[in-house]
Amino acid sequence: MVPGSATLSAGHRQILSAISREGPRSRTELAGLLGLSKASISGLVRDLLEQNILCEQELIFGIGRPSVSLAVRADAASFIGISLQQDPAVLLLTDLHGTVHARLELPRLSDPDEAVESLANGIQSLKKEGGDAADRLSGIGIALPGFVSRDRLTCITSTAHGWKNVNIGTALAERTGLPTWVENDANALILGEELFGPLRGSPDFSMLFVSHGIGCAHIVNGRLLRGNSGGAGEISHAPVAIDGFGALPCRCGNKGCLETVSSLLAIGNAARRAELPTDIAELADLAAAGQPDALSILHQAGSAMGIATAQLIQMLDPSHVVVMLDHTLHDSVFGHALMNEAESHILHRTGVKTMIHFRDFAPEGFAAGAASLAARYFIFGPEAG
Amino acid sequence: MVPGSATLSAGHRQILSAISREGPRSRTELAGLLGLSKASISGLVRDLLEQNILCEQELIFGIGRPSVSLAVRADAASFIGISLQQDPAVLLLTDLHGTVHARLELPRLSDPDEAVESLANGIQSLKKEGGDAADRLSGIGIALPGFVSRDRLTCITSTAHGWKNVNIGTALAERTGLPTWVENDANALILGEELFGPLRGSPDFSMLFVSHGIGCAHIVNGRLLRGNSGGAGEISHAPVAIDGFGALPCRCGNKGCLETVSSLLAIGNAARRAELPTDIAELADLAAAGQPDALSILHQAGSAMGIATAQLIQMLDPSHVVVMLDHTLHDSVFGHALMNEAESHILHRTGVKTMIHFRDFAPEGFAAGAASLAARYFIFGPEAG
DNA sequence: GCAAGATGGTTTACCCTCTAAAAAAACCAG
DNA sequence: CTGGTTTTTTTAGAGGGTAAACCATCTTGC
Repeated sequence: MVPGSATLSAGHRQILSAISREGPRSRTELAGLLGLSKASISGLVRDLLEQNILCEQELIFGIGRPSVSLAVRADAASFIGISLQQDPAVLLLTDLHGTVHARLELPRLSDPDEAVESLANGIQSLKKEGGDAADRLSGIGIALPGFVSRDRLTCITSTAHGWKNVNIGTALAERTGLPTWVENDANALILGEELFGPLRGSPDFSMLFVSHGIGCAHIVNGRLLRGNSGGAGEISHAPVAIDGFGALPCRCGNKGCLETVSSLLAIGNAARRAELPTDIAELADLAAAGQPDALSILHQAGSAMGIATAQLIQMLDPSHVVVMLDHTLHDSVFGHALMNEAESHILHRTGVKTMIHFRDFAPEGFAAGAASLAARYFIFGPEAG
Repeated sequence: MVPGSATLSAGHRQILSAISREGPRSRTELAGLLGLSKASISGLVRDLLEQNILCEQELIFGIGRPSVSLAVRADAASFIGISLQQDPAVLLLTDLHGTVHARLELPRLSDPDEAVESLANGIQSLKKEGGDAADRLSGIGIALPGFVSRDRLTCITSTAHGWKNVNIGTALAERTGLPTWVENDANALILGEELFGPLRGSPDFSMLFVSHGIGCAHIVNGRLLRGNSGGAGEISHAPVAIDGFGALPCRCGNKGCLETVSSLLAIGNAARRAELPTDIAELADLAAAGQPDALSILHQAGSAMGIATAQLIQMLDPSHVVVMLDHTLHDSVFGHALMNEAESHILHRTGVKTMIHFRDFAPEGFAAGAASLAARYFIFGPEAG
């Protein structure tokens, strides 16, 4: 059997995904976990070992014969992840564990043809830089702000790029010869977290990020929540301007939307109106030093995020909400207001509590998530979520 | 093979659920639909015909040999559905198509033992009344307001009943000898809709109802959204008191929750404060006649529902939202305010629109949903979602 | 009316996957 | 070393699936 042409059966994929979720397991453990017989596991594992997808790791000594723990080989496949979430674009080369082996930044181009050309060249550089790690390059993922078609090839709309119905997936696949998946930035982020991040395997959690705009995505029943038309997760236009906030008009035509208060763009605009620096770190410093306008702007922004988070928690009951924020905002009035407002608007039940975590905002997260799209296909096959 | 002891394989259930979803189909259509060979379908269908679960319905004439459409036999099984959503409790006897064959009302008792006894006796009466339709009684479903354990047997908390950790499922199952499932009222309602209602098979929709309290549930990716701790769908405490509304204190400790404005209880309270009749029909009549306070109360209640609906639509992107309302409210200021407010807070995209439907509020819906819990088990087997 | 063509359903032979049970392997304890 | 224990492999067989040929039953065109 040719190593690259992995024709994996459903049984193989069950094992692969179980180990990739739960970490290294022995054959017998897998049998119990998957409800298959030891005989089946044995045969399936043999195939996966032959194909260099799994490896026998260490012996675990107990009472009888020691069990050998089986792990997914990191070098079984590698992937390219591209984030077009911000300018510059970030390209990563990752392995099957999600580890990054090479990194590249490129200017984010608006013209689709030029963008494809630039990305394809970037991928070539990554392959060189990655060396051995790029051996079994198996796919490309692209994360971008905007809506993506159901087949995950075409960007339907992206205001950031000015794109409408740009089939960048097929274009890049043809240019590079590698299967390519396109995904909304927030969706890519949470899918990466679900496959490789600390919350890997959690069936119900949400992620939010505060950037130029505000993004959000949900894992529900263990799967990405897309909604009827792929628009699930949109939280930017949640009505949050409650009593005491001035409701600003939004580009969507309404007033009091979340993104008119809490996005970095909105915060910058408010700072400019108050004749304060628009840089978020400087603003956070001023707030920490007690500057009243800075405090007010960030408090308002954080509170609005808190209300939206509370709405989210009430409606979806996730186990965790991860909020990706510029690190200067974590331990600031923004972060505290977010936490307080969220806490106070959640109906508490005994023994049940959604954890809200802050995490640093970094463009790498989107690129890693994009890479995980291709990894997901490698692991789960055509029926990947 | 004993007809009652249906030991159905995954293949059998695939066929059963496909027909139950999509309506009557021929063998060849099923083969295409399920991706199985005609040979497999033929064998599986034979078993189901022998067990009197399917029947050959009509010949459909085309160019070649006519196809025989296969339908699920309504009398293949029957189910009891119990709604404890309101007082009185409603009990229904339904068949496998969701058709009601007998109906009974009972006082809703607070004492768990008495409630089980009363329900068990009620089920006996239903069986007599149902006659032939009760022949293959296969299970019981119970819908109640409150939280239900993960195994769907125990009511964890229900303020309406004053219950805490009442294992009514096991109790009724032991008393009647029939498998029993317990479910939150809103969840039962939407599961019934998903299996038997007009939106049957839709993978992404939500239902809301306005009763004494406000309930909500979501179908997402074709499955019920339960959340991490079974609390998904809670919308009663969504923060909706935006500028211009007075934010009333809520029993949950916050202010401005949806249920402080839009529930029938809240509407009644507001009416009493305004020295108006608390009956919802009378209030709607007064509003229709132009009484200012009645107009204001219902407008505010409807607007708040509209905002909550908009939050829901933005976050989940459902294809439909069904709002169950007292019929006097549909074409009233309440209904219009709901629609307007929802419309105005949704970010519109071209070609994409969530349909909002009103439907009559009736306790039968909850009982039918409860019955569908047992039907779901019959059709989908132990892995029923 | 009757062959030709088209389509639906069934039968047959076979393959693949999974299972149960026995056997083999690998370790610990005395 | 021997017996006990647990993991893994081997082996024989059952179950569920398929492809392909076959049969059944209609419409259509002459």
